[in-house]
Amino acid sequence: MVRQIKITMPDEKEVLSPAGIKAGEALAARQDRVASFPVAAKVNGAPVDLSHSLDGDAAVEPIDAASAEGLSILRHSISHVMAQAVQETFAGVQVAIGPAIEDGFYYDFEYAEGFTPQDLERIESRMREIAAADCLFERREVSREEAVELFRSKGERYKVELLNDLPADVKTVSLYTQNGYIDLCRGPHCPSTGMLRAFKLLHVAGAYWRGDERNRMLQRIYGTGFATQEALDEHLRLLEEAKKRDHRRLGRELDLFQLNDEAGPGLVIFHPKGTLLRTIIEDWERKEHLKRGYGMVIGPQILKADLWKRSGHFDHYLENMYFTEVDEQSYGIKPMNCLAHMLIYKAKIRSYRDLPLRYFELGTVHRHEKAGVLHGLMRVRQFTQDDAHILCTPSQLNGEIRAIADFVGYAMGIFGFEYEVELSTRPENSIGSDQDWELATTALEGALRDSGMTYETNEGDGAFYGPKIDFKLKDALKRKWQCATIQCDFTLPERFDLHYIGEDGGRHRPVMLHRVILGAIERFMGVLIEHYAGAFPLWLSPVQAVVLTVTDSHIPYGREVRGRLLDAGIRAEGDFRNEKLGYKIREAQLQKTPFMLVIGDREAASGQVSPRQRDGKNLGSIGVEAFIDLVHEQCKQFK
RNA sequence: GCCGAUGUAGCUCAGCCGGUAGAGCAACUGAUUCGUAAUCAGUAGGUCGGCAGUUCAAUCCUGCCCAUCGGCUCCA
Repeated sequence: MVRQIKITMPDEKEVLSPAGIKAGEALAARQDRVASFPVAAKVNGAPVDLSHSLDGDAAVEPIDAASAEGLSILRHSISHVMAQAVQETFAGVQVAIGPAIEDGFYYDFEYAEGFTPQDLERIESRMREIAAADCLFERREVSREEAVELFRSKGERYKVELLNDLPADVKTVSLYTQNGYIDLCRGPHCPSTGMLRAFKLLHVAGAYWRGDERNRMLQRIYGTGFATQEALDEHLRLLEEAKKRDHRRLGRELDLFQLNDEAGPGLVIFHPKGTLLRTIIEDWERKEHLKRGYGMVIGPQILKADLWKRSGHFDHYLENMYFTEVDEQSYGIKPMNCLAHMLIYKAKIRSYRDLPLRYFELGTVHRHEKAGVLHGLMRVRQFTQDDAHILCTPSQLNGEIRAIADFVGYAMGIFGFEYEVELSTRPENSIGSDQDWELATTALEGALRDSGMTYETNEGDGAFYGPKIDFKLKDALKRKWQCATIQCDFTLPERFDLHYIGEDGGRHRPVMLHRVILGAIERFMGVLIEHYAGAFPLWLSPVQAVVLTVTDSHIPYGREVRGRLLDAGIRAEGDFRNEKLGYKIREAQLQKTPFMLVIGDREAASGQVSPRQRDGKNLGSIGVEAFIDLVHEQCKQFK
């Protein structure tokens, strides 16, 4: 008589089954409750193959292919099939690792020749054959010695290295075999290759073995996969959509900025409209900082090299800095704004009553970023930070950090971004004592806790002078960007011997916070362009309204209207060309201008305008003053 | 910096096997004077990323360099 076990189904109902039943069979017994397309199962919360045998009482639930977990399993299975296809198609390829990632998967290979886009097609068609053959993914557990022997015999030294680096207490590992192809893998996998219906290889790239640039560079193939062809098509459509929002493309189409070979890589040239957009953001920032008790300051672009030696930049930031010589003196072009701010603090004796002191600078910095990392406005070599340094007593630290976090929240709300928070701790190459790092890290953590924020911790990811809180904003396409950051620093006040006279009449060391809200204005603009797809909200839009004449006879009135708008502080243009109205509207629409003001016989006679909104909505004929009020009203909260 | 790909008119892109280049849009000129996403006609526009090399001849083949794109590493 077979032993019976109790299985708890997803709907909480319990059923009795013979021991040894497979998870997939148990779920199939209750078809009505089973997801349409399970790729794996969870047994007591742990993901397992559908072929996993149940030996004791267990709670079982399906993992649907379309769920986040299911997709990840599906993609991982696809990556195995890709590895097989690659090794069958090309001789002399060794496999490294091939995980599922956020939007797909990759597999790293050692292949001296490298893969071409044509190779991807060959690989993909072989993958389709393997998928069509509907081969089982079979799990087998072996001792790690046995696994090492297996992969050594196949010449797979990356797999051998991975096995050798497993913790000592790991005695057995699992292998998955499909279609005769064996790979080291924790699993789970979907039951068979027939489930891999919708996938596509996207591109090849180099990637360092284990992400370390001292290691050999491998060939990485990226791909993606979905439960259905429709979902894959939708994903590919979104990729196309993202391309249309690319800030580099929109920057050109909307005439905002250029990056020019002749000027140099990573150097942005702002055109009038881009400059206007930037100025609007900067004006908003100045106002918000003044409201919050910051003092505006401006430091020099170059400072003597000796000062950079004192700050530690010379020893820890040299490869990112530019230097120049003036009158036989070496000067460093500033990569950060803190130095001048230190000197401002030192300009007189400070009392505890003066603190906190908050110095704000829209500071332009130069950093020698590696050539391969430059990217539009997002990664440049000269950029302007909305930078501030706050000098305060240790007891003020918590309140200051929380106030900055509030500021960040306010700013993100204004621009409509969600964000995540990360705490980064001491890196390897750093300055300062253990005690200071401990204090600084505790201060950041404490403030995060006190403001009730949820955050993740990145060990070893801090700046060389202190730990930091990073705010990663999420744009309309759910991509994450690092903008705001708060860094806590005990070291620079020490190195510059800053002090204040305390209540006790003695000298004390202040603490410093480095922080940015939008980060680099250039990057923030790039994110904004993509977030809004170039259709900026009215208050940000470089051109808020364009006056469109129907025929030449309306030009005099058109000029008058434009003049009145300019007088009222509205950023207005006129399109008085000899073109048909439809043509001008199309052009204004492509420029994403918020309001198009149509001027024809009716408007000229009545002294009105007919605004058409960017969304196509027509507001009818209204007086010019009424339109001015409308614009002012819509921008009011940002003034 | 590393791996791979790409670079033709302002933009998007053609250009076969080596015989010095073409389209659409934009620009300019003219006609047209028009009511909510493209009026018609004409004109002009190119060191084929740069420098070498091979060749009778190079946009095309080779090498080096520059820049860009996709990644890796790094980062605001």
